[in-house]
Amino acid sequence: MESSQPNLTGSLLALFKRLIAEKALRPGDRLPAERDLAETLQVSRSSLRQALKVMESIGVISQQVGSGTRLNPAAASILSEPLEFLILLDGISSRELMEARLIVEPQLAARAATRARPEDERALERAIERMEESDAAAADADAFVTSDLEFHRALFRAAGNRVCEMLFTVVHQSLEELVRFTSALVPPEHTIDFHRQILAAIRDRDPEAAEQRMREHLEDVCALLGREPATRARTPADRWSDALRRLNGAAGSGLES
Amino acid sequence: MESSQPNLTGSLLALFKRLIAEKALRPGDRLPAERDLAETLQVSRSSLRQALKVMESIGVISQQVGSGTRLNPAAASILSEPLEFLILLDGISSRELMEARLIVEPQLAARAATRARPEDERALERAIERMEESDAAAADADAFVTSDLEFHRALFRAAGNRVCEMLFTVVHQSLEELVRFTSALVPPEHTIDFHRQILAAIRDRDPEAAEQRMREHLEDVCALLGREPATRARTPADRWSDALRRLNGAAGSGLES
DNA sequence: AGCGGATAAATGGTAGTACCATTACAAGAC
DNA sequence: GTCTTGTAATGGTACTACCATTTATCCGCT
Repeated sequence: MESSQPNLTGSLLALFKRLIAEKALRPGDRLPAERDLAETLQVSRSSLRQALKVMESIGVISQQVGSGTRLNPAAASILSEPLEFLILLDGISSRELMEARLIVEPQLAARAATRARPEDERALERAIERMEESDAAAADADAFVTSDLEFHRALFRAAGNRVCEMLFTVVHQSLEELVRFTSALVPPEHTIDFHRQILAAIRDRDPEAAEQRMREHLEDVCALLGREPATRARTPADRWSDALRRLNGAAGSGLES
Repeated sequence: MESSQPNLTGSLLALFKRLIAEKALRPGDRLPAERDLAETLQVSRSSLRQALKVMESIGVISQQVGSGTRLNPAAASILSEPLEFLILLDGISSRELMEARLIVEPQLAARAATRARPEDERALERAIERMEESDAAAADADAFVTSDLEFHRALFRAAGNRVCEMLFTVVHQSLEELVRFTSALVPPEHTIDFHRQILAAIRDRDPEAAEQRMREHLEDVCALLGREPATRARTPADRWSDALRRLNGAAGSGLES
């Protein structure tokens, strides 16, 4: 769809994709310096940089001054920037994101119960233990949330489908702020208990139970969400001229924050 | 995570995201000319263009020489470019993508059976009719595949969760080539029959039946896939120096195709 | 008045240069 | 050996110039 465009930047992106697909570029590889690469490809450095910036912004490559440019290993974070734009443009609420989890994660739990390997069960166990620790420490609510999400992600891995794993890891990232908020409203033991039940069902190789426990777990959170106001509620605000004037006046807050 | 970066491009992206979130920028809006905008924001046109190119490449904006730059309405295609990179980097097979559908779409079918509005049912009906037409026409295998996917997307909408709708519309895009391939192996009536059964279950408000029919439908396709060789099997190929030498020699095929 | 074509302006696209800040690396001092 | 320091490499930003396309304007003709 974008391979036959007259856009030089688009062509460069297509080229890089081809190099990646053909394994001529592999994760960890260092790309030639921008100046060299531009000369090799017979394009200006400006155009090349535009293409590189695209890949950097979505996380395909990492650029570091003085060091160079490297191809990153695949990571779900590649999708997070675009998904953020999409969520903003569409005005999607946290509730709807939570609903998506409610649709998919019970299925993934069932699948995990069918095919979890011993290492997956260990990872789930570790996530629960870490959650208990950070609960005991009490002070570290941050670590609690982190290990909460870690449990769910470990379950994604256990389900054995990288596509769902990636897609919903991104959803989790977009929800992290929210989870941090709601987890303050639920007794930690409650959450830990749910996780334990889910893990038990997986160990018992009982897909139906795992699915059901996960559904209850998420519905629990969803219920909380129903009572809370939507998160995204900023100033409706103005349009270009106003926005830009404001940013110009307080240029610092616009670009330096 | 990327809001406090010293990268000017990153800061600009964050700025645009804020403007979108605050509705200072809305779909359809025309942005100021690059030169003006650069001056207003007190950044060079090069840096601004890098940020704009990022947004254009993922489909947030559209740029047209002579005309200007406009903000696009939200579209699932925003995720397709990044997802392609991710699939390439991770070496994800069509089979795994199909599995993801198998995990999610039955659930969405069940959900659709619960909450489909009359207009949703009409859309599903239309998709089926279009499929029957293009089957009768026989010649147009392309239209058949298109309306096949259209049915599934209409079902996403009927399920009423835009997050799943977007995510899996993208998965469909990545699979379109494959679907085109497999649909040649299955009797068209078979596919149409499955779709009809699914729609019937939705009309009956029978989530379990809808879920089950959809699962059978996708397992049907998955089974085919198991016997076929993986799609992505190009030349393992070389590394940078080689790849670039080749591209340099045949610069045309590298950048102009 | 209305239509058509030529002209000018606006706009994104590309190329090129210059300079800066940071990092990496190697040569030299201790 | 270790530390310091200087140099080169690298990405980051800014600025200019020019091109191709599109849009808008104006002029002349009918």
